[in-house]
Amino acid sequence: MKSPEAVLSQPAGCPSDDDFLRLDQQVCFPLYAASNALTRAYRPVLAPLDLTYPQYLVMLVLWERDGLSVGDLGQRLRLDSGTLTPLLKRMEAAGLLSRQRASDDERRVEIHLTEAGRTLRQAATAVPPQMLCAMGLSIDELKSLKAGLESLLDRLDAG
Amino acid sequence: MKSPEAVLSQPAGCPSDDDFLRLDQQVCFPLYAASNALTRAYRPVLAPLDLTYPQYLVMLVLWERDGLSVGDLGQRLRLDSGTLTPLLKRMEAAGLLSRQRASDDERRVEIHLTEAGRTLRQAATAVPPQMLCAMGLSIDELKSLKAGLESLLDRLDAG
DNA sequence: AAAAATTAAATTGTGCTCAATATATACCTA
DNA sequence: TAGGTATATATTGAGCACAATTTAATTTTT
Repeated sequence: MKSPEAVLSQPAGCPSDDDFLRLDQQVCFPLYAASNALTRAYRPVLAPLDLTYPQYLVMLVLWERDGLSVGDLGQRLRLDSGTLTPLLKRMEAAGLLSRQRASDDERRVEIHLTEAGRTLRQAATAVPPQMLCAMGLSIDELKSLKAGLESLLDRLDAG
Repeated sequence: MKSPEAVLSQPAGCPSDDDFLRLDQQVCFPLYAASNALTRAYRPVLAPLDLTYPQYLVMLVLWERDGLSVGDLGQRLRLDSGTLTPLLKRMEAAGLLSRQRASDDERRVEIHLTEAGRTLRQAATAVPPQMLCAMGLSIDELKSLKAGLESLLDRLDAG
């Protein structure tokens, strides 16, 4: 019986289990390596903003809609409170946002941008063009990659 | 001038900078989120082997060729010694491999599988089929995704 | 051969990710 | 309304990723 992954490069062969374990047959490894490489590539681009990549993602969400709770952010970014709580505390210490318990439900913590946080948006408009340049993919490649990743993400989350 | 990323979903529009900063316009976010989701999905599958995903990647490389140095592994997996040294120490403590200075060049540390490390390979053959099932993508989707990611990885590393 | 430059790992410090657990508030039901 | 359940966030502990630095061995230069 064939492994779908092995079939990728040996459509006519009859791969053994050995093939499934080869690094260059993996789909997951380039995903892992590309994600690491992407975070590395963002670092110098985000350095002028004093943001890490996860922090930048939080800002993207808050620039779209301010006042979300920790849970709302986690749902959007697929991160849990164990990740977000300390991350948001660092961003609060950096003066980008405030964390305060919601008055109508004391369990929730609402995140609001500070003036500095809102202002940072202007500088951030320089980020996507720089990253697109660093990635150097065509529009078609980007579209296809984005679609494939979103499809994968959906199914992994479902399982 | 248009941002390629914005064009992805607004081919006929004239997107402003605002569009580039929308989370759902990003190619990088689904990559980041999918990578996190993938590591999560590997966790229960690798639990019987007592391996984390990065440790599993090290084993994949060593099963292909034993006796590589820390630097060789780093080049293959695109990880530096700051990541690999403690990771390999944990794997050594778990009895999967040995770390010893090369006799011909005392700067190098060579990694050799133990008998237990070699034996684990048999159990690992169950992993790729399980993950393919969890990912639930078609062969075409996998091929396209793999190609796109490797292309991206190449260009990010080049820059 | 001695000094300088290069290379390979290890170390240090910061931040991220997550499972498991704890804590506190809100809701619900008897 | 008292007790139980569910929900939201925080905490804890383990492991990963990486920049910057350190240490030690090799190679190159003078």
